[in-house]
Amino acid sequence: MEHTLDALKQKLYDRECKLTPQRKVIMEIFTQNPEKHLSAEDVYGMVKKTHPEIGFATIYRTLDLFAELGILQRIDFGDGRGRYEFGESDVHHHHHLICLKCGTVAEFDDDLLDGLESVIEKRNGFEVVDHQLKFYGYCNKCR
Amino acid sequence: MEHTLDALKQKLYDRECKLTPQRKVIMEIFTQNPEKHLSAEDVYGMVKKTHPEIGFATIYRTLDLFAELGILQRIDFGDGRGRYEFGESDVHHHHHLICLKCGTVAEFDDDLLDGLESVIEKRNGFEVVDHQLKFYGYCNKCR
DNA sequence: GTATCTGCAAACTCTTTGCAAAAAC
DNA sequence: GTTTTTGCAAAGAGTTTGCAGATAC
Repeated sequence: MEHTLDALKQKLYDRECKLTPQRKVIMEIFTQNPEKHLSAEDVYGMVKKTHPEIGFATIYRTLDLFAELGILQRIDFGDGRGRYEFGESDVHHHHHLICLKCGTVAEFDDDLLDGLESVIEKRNGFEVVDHQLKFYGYCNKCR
Repeated sequence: MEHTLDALKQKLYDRECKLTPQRKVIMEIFTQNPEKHLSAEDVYGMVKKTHPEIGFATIYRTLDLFAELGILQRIDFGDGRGRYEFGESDVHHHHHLICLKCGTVAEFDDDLLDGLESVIEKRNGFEVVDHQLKFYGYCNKCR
């Protein structure tokens, strides 16, 4: 499951959706910033440099669509705005280290929770589809 | 660290804050619903039964204050509204099982992550203060 | 008595929606 | 050509803020 324009095109085609320049540009933003967790406003600001006529509504609709297509994943850091990154939820899990002072978000890889999911299914009768793990604290610079 | 009116009174006193009827009522709401994850609107609805004159602003300000006092903990389930529960973040951790269909939130206890925190401190130079773990999926009734 | 707190309404932020014009296929 | 998509502006949800009057201590 690669994050390329071709993959996007295919997924759009499967859904009878169209590949518009706006969608292309937004896709490029994410391929060029694979490590970041971009809010709608972040994307808007970046897109506007090359496509000043683009509207906020398009950003929101596109992020929403990409999330449904499984290309992006919506994350919520509790700061009141949604953020998006490439969605590889079923491939490997990375979690987030959120600095309470400067707000930067680092990543942390771990497979530890995969075992936990089956425990939960048995113990609680809850079928786990996804999980999110966030650590709050102070990063290298701020501690 | 008990969740009693006396504890509240003491914490308010330490901060030179006053114990008003509104704050008392909101505290009672949480002691009477220790298992729930209440939004501002939830609290507003419950408070209004006995104190119809209370305003939304007071709810928000009180929840905010209680969170600062360490009495409540704000949680974000990604549904666009903040939720609150008693904060026992440094005592024991419970995590949340969020049903994608009916929206109910169940709890799940585990200490597994405590070991992980020290790994993160060493590996990433990140000082962990708190963590939140959420599992998304389908509950008993909805699966 | 004085500083804090409340209730109200207005403002603010993030996000969604309705609609006519524009563009992809 | 037809259906989807866009841009705009207006509406919507949740939350915050300013202020004058009320209240805890």
